[in-house]
This record gives sequence, C-alpha cells and structure tokens, in this order.
Amino acid sequence: MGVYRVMLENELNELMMERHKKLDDLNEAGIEAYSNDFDREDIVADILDNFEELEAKEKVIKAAGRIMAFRNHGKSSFADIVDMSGRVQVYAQQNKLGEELYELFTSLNIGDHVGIEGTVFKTRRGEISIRVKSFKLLSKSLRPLPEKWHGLKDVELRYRQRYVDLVVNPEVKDKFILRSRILHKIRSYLEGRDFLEVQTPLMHPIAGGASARPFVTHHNALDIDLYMRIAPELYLKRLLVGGFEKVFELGKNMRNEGLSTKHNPEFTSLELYEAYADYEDMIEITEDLIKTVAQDVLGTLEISYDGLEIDLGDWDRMTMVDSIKKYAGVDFSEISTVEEAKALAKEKGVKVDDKTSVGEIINEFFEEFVEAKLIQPTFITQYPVEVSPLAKRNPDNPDFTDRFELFIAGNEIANAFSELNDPIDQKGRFEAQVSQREAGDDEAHMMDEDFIRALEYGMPPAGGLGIGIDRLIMLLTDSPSIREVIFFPHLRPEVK
RNA sequence: GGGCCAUUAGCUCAGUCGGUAGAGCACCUGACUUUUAAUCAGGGUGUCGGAGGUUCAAAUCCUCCAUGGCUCACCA
Repeated sequence: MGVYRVMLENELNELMMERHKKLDDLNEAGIEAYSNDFDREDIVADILDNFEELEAKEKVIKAAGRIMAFRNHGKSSFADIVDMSGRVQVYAQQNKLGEELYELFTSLNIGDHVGIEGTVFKTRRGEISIRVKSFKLLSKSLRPLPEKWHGLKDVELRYRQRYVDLVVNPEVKDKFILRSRILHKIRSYLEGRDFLEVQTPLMHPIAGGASARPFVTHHNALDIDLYMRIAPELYLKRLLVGGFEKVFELGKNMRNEGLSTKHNPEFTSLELYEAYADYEDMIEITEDLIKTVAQDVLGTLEISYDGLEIDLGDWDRMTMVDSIKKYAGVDFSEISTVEEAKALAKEKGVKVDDKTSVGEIINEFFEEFVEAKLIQPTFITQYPVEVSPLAKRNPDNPDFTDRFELFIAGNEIANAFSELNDPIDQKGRFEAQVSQREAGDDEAHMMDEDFIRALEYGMPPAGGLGIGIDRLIMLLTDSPSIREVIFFPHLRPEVK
C-alpha cells in the first residue's frame, strides 16, 4: 500500500498524495475504502419531501451519495451529500459518534461516496439535515474535484472528462436529462401513432441512403470490408416491401467527415416511414411531433436559441425556387438550360464549376443565399431531382421531387419526401450517382442491386422522414454546439 | 486544410515596460458542537502547453510544434 504511494510519488501532485496517504491509513486501520456493504433505503428527494413525517416518527433513514462540501466546526461537522435526486446536509457530532468514528468522518474528502444512517432534523436556519448515527465509506476519491464555486469551465477538460463535468456542473446533467426526456417523448408520440420501433444493421456491405463518406471496417471471418451506416433508409424501405407499414428507427449514423459545432462523426437520427402516405403527411407529422415534444419537455412553443426568438407555433412553407426568388432575387422558374443557370451563377458570384445540371445549381443558390435566413420554422419543398436520388418526382414537374427540408434557426432539422418506389426510375438515379462517383464525387450514392431487387417486388407508396435528433435537441436546449448535447463528443486523442 | 484567439497551482483566474511566479477555492496544521461559498490563525503545493531562438535576464519578444475554441473551406 505505502509502496504504491512511493511508486507514484513522482507523478502525483500534493493533493493526490494527501488522498493516497489517507487511503493507506484506512487500509492500515482495516477499514474498507470501497465497501459495498451498505443498503441504501432512502433517496435524498424523498427525505426532503417527507421531512415532517420522518422527523415525527424519528425514522432512521439510510441515504448514500457523494460528499460535495464540508463545514467543520471542531467537535461537530456539516457535510453536503449529493445523490441523483438532490442534495442534503448531514451533521456529525463527536459525542454521538465517539472520538474514533468522528475523526474518521472529518478525514473524509470532497468527492468521497458515503452511506449515512441517522435521523432527520432541522437546523436553526431551517435546513433539513441528517444527524449521523453511523456512516460507511463506500468509495474513496483519489483526485480533487474542481472548485465548488466556478465549477469546471475548460471546454476541453469538460468534454474529455465529462464525468467530472457532470459532477460539478449541474446544468450539464440537466441538459442530458432533458435529452433523455426528448427521446422518450419522441418514442411515445410515434408509438401513439402506431409506429413500430425497429433496428436495422449498423454495418452495411453498401453504404446507402445519404450522400456522405462512410467509415470502413473489416469483418475477419467473412474477410470483407463493411461500411458503418450513413443512414438506415434503404433497410427501412426494405421493411416496407416486407409489409411493415409504419416503422421508425431512432439510432446512430456514422459519417466520415469534418467536425464542427454542428457535426459529430456519429450522430443520432430518427427515420420513419409510413406506407400509403406522402410528403404532405410527413409535413404534418414533423410539425406535430416537434410541437408535441417541445410543449411536453419545455412547456412552451416559444423558445430562444442563440439569442433568436423562435415561435414553434408558427410554421412557414415555400418551394425552393420561390425561396431563392425571395432571398436572392433570382427566378429559376425562367431557367431551363445549364448554360443559362451558369450565367446566372457567374453574375451572382456563385461557384458552380463542377456542377452539371440546373438542379445542382439551384441547390447551390439555396445553400448560398437562403439557408441561413430561415430562422422561424420553414418547410422548403420541391427539391431538384438531381440532388434527391431517393425521392419521387413531382407529377406536375418531374424535374423536381416531392421533398421537403425543415429549417429552424438557419439549421437543417429534418428531411423528408415521398419515397421513390419505381424500381426502374430508382435504378436510373443510382446510375446517375454512380457516374458522379466515377467522376470523383466520393459522396455520391453507390449502386445497391439488392435494394432495386426489393423495389422490383413492389414497395407501397410511402412518405419517409428523417430528423437530426442532436440538432433538434440543440434547438430545444439552446445549445450552440452539438458537443453540448452529446455525452462524449469526438476529440483528438489525448496527448500525454 | 486556411485565418484569428487561447494554453500560468488540482480548479477558476491575475501577472504592468523583459527584471525573485500571485490570488480565491481545494488541500494540510491548529481553534471552534446548528454552519450555509461557515469563520479565525498559519502553510504555496508550479516543467508558466512543448521544443528551439533573441537577451546579462523570457510566463512576457520571435519561430516551429501540440491541443482546444471561433471562423472560412469541406460537409446535410
């Protein structure tokens, strides 16, 4: 024991040395520093809620938690212990515990976990407290926690050591509790509408369903490379072929792209598919879902995000071409050839050298001039077919698809369309994507023969919807970075 | 990948013009049996992110590197 301390002596700062010394002392005294021999019977919130009754009955309560503060007064001491439900003060007195036990109590550190047995009372100042009859050390903490008043601010440390962030910054824990409630509410909402939650593969032989660079991994026994999924879309649509009419999957996607405040390599999405529905139905469900979740977890539809006031009760809608007319003053309904579109782009200073179709140029204009301006919830509809390889064409204008994306606060939150169920059209779209791939676009879709085969058996017409859950949670929790709503965001490996 | 900014004690932060490295919290010692960021007295615990360079002298000036943040590019 002491040997361990000596071994580490050169690597430990003085605060850690003190704690290792205390651990040595405990071991020498035969006291278990990591005991599991304590049956917690009461959680803090219940103690606070039922104080009068517990006090009247002189009930001996058994609570456990982490020590977060110490106020030592000589022959008596106060400490705060915290469990998942809250904080309560405990009060230890030398004449109640005996000299030896009392000394052990005062030698505890902030960060230690203890089990406390005692009765409740109120102090002069009216604070509900537990008078310690006995206690047990459940886990000796060997590292000092950050300062009690300022907490942990260093962003890098907060992400690398999220466990510490969660201990000392209560608002961080609250945010993740809210995240959990949002996920729960989404599930219960969809189950209420008779959707079935399903799980499809995370490892795909062909990465499909989105335009993105995949991660590659290797299966040893089969000796094949597999892609980590970039979207569950093509598998969920196979389920529509199989006869499931309302399905959703809430899970992770992985994309091998840069990191930013809006991008984490793995992120959570909701995808849902409803047979015999179309993108108009998806607009309805998107709006209703987000309103329901916001009202339920926030109690209001009026939210503030990054200093912007957003009314989730007020939803706008316009076509992509109309939005470009509105924000860029350019009318693409007058344009029919790539040459005209490129001339327009040059005039407006939009880079379109690598673009080969009007649709791609329209999309470029949209991203350049419109996206960031869409602060209030806005559905942008009618996307060009060239940038929508899985969406059904609009019957009246086959250059565009029955698709929408939802923007709030300048961020894309959802993407949905009437699903393309014509196998021949789908095959043609894949082929167009494959030639883009061959031309060097490694984010273009791959050909998925099995998916075409599935469509050939017949997929019912359907509406499909994808929601970026992390971005939705950012919006609902007023978080400026996706890293604030993901427990362990990806960072470069720690260098020592 | 480009630009800008940051990195000082376990944590939060000061550090002037280049001249002996500081505070609060935490921690240790002592006093104190109802405190509330308890109080009082004493104690500074450090590879100033790393490596070079300029200088009599570098936390401070210069170069490179590392990590992080913001931003642009990229990307749904």
